[in-house]
Amino acid sequence: MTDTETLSRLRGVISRLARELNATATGEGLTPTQASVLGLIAFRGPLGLTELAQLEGVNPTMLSRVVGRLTELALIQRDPNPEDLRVIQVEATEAGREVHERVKLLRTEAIGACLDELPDKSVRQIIDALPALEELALALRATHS
Amino acid sequence: MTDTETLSRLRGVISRLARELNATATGEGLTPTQASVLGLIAFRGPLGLTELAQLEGVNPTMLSRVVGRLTELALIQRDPNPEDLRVIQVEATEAGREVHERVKLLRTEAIGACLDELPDKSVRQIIDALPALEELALALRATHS
DNA sequence: ATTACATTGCTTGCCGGCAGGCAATAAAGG
DNA sequence: CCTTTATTGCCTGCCGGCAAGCAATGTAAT
Repeated sequence: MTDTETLSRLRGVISRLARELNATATGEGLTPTQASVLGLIAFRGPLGLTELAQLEGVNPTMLSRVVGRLTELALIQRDPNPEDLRVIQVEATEAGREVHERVKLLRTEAIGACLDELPDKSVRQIIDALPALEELALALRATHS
Repeated sequence: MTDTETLSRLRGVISRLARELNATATGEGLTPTQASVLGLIAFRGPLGLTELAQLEGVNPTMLSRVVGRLTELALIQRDPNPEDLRVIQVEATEAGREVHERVKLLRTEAIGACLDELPDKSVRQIIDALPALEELALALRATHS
């Protein structure tokens, strides 16, 4: 068991990082979740909305709206799944992939610049912890849902 | 320079973690930032609002409101600084420290339980990276402000 | 087979809460 | 004066969530 003080610091730093990162513009007029969902779709290929909501950890209602908006912008396309016409397969369009690349560059620029100013050891520690942090996100998602 | 793909994963996991963590209740009817600001005040002792806003990375306007709310609840107290009557020194009250302890327990419970289910190595990596993540948050705050 | 009912996946309207931000004000300092 | 510090009013945007609805699917009874 990890002690409460450490856990509290972990919570705090995650909140602050998220605040800082959300404050940076996405370009293309996308909101943070829109950019993030577009990224997931571009990266993981065709997906049903339910799976998508699970992966990204967003409310299904919200996801439906985000997907609607991204479709309006022609960044993704919704195709019915022939095997079950209730489910909607979403997939990034060519324009969507291009926008995603640009957004990714923009959104990683600031954080990349800051990382470069940290000592090498710190950078390495963060990179090393990345998979573990992803496991943690999955575990959190799994429990409280 | 770290590659874009890795930076993107870092961004993503931070967003998802923040979403999950923000979704867990604070108890006491506090919003996430209220709880977080109370924590900072309880931990760092008497502070002026400007320093506080810098440390926490919150908008000064927002901070003023949060402090107002916490004062209404008698969790902190505002004292004028005798050396400069413009600045307000905020400090946690006894009740504030108690509430903070309870909130801290509540808010670390979920994350602690999840950490316990991860392999020891992952937990260690996350703990080790904690100071580095805090440096990163500071660096981000410093640049884009 | 046809009808009836229940379930699942997605959408939409509506509302509420949290947070950022601009502008105006007041008070204190230099 | 001009700047700094805090507060307040007002507006905006993002996100969550309930509830209702629709279409497709599954299941069971007659």
